[in-house]
Amino acid sequence: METFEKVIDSSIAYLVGRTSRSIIKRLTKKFTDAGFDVSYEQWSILVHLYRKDGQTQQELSNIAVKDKAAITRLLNVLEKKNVVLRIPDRNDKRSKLVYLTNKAKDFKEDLIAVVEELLEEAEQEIPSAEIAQCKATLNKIFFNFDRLNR
Amino acid sequence: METFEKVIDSSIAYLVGRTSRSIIKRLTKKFTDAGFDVSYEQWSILVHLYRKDGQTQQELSNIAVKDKAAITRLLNVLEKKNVVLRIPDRNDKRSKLVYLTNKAKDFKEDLIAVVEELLEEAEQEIPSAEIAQCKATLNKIFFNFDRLNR
DNA sequence: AAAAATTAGTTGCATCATCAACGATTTTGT
DNA sequence: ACAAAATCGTTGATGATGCAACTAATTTTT
Repeated sequence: METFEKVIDSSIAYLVGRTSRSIIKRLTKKFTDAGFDVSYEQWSILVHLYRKDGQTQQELSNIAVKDKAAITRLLNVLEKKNVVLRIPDRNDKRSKLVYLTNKAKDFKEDLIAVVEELLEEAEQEIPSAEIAQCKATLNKIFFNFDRLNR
Repeated sequence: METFEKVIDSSIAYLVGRTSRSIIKRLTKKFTDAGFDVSYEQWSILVHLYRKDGQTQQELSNIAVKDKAAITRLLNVLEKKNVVLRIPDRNDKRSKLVYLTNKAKDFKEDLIAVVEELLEEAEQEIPSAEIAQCKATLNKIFFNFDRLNR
């Protein structure tokens, strides 16, 4: 295979990157069209809170695979929008627990519906076994780097 | 499957996103360690110029799947570093043709070597047929969104 | 129990992304 | 041929990222 094909077009890094950007672009558009003032990044925090309310910022940082500084700033935005609140942890004064507001809970179902729609769009015309295989491989790649990225 | 598993952990969007971030993080580190003052984003432009020198910014925008404003700014940086130059197109005064400098050509091989190393790291312990399958699926997903993102 | 190391969150700095608006040029439609 | 539409690149506004340095609090060592 010619060098550039190897490093670009058919490189796993290139394909993962551009697929990721196209997903973000599409989700951004879907949220906007549906009238939600929520960015992809904000969603990536919210979803973890929908699953489990009252996590620390550190926990959110780990699970969302983002820098804790990024979490601080995303939460500033979400707090300003009255979507979350930060409550100091009584047991560990260094920590803050992040909770969803009622406002956030109100649009939970609708937000999730949009994301489910997105996933259907992603998987159009692709057999579900193939999607499952792809997910498994992506996981392996992630853990290959996760190991090296320490 | 429980809702949150569907929309998070095992969602193709989540997996693609976090794999993409881990790749960028790793490549950034490898470039730094190897002593290159080149970011992942700058590389994502450079590689297309290595393949074909003298493209317009619009062409770079399409092929790199980035906004043209982003291209303008990345090129500003690369130009300041004496890695590329912009030459007005004589046939179309709206366009500029982007060329690599000798400096850029000098470290071409070494830069590519680092990326090839990264690709090997990504594919560790994964049969090449599996990687090939994953790439094919990612392409399908990308084109599903590419069609919708217009 | 005191000193040292670690942890949680914030902030400054530098980089990058998208969108929309704009000026200059080129292409298209009539 | 000329007005209208499209295209190319730049800029301003706004939002997000990672790293490193810092403060305050907690845990570990000795």
